[in-house]
Amino acid sequence: MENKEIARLLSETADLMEIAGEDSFRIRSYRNAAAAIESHPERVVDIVRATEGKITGIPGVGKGIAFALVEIVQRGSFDRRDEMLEKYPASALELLKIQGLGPKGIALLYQHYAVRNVDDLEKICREQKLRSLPRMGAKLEEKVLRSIEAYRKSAGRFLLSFGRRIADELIAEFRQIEGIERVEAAGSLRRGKETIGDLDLLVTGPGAARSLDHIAGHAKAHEILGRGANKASVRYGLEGLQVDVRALPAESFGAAMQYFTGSKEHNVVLRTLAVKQGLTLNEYGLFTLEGNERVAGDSEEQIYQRLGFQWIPPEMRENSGELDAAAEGRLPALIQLNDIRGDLHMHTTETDGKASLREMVDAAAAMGYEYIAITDHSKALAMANGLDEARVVAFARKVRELNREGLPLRLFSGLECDILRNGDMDLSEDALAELDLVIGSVHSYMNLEAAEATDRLLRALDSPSMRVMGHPTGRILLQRDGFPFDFEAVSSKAAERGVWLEVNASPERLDLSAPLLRSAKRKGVRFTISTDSHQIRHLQNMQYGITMARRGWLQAGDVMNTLPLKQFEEAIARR
DNA sequence: GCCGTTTTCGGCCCGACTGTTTTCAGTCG
Repeated sequence: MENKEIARLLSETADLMEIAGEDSFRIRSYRNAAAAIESHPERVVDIVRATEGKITGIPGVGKGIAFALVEIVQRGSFDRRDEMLEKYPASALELLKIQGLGPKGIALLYQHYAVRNVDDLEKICREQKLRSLPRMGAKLEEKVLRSIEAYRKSAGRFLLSFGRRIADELIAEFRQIEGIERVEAAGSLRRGKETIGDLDLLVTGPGAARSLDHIAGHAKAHEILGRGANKASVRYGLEGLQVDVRALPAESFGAAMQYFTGSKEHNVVLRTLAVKQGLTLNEYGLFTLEGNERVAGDSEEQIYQRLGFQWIPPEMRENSGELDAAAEGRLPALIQLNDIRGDLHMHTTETDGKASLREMVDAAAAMGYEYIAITDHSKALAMANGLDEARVVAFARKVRELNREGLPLRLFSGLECDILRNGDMDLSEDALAELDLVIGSVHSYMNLEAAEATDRLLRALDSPSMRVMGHPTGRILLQRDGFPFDFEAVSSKAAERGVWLEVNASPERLDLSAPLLRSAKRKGVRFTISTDSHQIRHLQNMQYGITMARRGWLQAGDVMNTLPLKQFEEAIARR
């Protein structure tokens, strides 16, 4: 059993204990231990089997949890978990994902109406029975029904970063197999969609069929959905991501990549255009309609070229104008990861980050960046210990000193300043003026009516200090949509005021989306791509921001943190 | 349940908001 699975047993038990109304500090201990185990480099199973007692060396693991771990290793569960599962069904865990309901509400619903899962909950709400319970009313019923809808919509989808991780893991394994020449991910992962439904892996080479055996017999393949001569399909890992592996002859690799990368809409149009030219396109190649002669298929480039197009980057293949552009030879040269010279949004232990300022600086320097901005939270985010005016002024002074003393890169003093409900900045303009770079972000009152939210953002754009609007729509992928506002109006004013819109590269946000990026770009908006890192490894998320920018057709020239240091300094000094 | 120690017991993050209530519990971030 891997650490991740053990962590999951512990944290699910914590969830059930919460529903059971147990001591919150005890519950937190289980959660802490789960988090520590998940990120622990050594396998817990090995530690337990080797020398007992050493397991308490993991921070957060004391006597009690060590005992549970021994039980887990021996029999796959532990006493307290079994006890909890006698009280509440495992299906109650999904109810915690419904917004507006917490552990107390779930316990109440279980006692009164035997609500065990989301279907039961929906029924109770539709029958207007929820409102009969203490402290629950009609508004909550509506909220819960909306939330159930959102939950169902996102069910079965996964974050791009998750898909990438699984793909990398499997591709590395396949490369070890004798006789496999090429293995690549296609589908929505290759297009860089912010969430994916399944994972398509294409394999060629004389031993390609062995990849099918490998995936079908994989320890993490919990269910075989299909297994033929050329394709195997499994449910993979605890999360149940569907993985399709296709073994192909080398000569159709290009055609298969094209076909399975999609999007469906892009391919439909492409095939229609092929037919008009007397050709037919399928996953094996491009053929003449008369005589069925194969004219392309080894590579995607061949296929697009033969049909009269430039090769189209996968991120653009959404049938949203890319085919016309490619036919006319005017595809933009999309931004690439190595165009980025700095990261402009990150947090430290000063607020809710996990690494110190110096650790962030060193990690960013190791990535080859020329500059970064540290942008901790402002005081409205009290739970994050946000900075007040005095701390901001002190921070700006400290950064000036550090730069004078010498750093491996240029450090900018920044702030992710909350935009308050009325559109005011959380801190005084005097304090903000001390900083090099102020990001304005919304973290509260996300449920305003569109008109009020629009006014709020328009007003924020009047701030003389705000230079970047952070994660503009506030969306959290698979959890909540962005808050509603008039994006046209806000992006127009951002362009006019010289405020840059952030492409937040955090895999849970990826905010802005491609359509909004394209719309804003047309208005003349400039952008930044930043990771919003809360720990060092988050700095690696820049790639996802780049992917989103590419999906939004952005070029290096649209993105301010591609500028060399000197020009970037001039840009932030200018208004 | 863990941790640290002022070493065996007390502290562990908590403020704001919502919908419900009629003074506040539950949820969220």
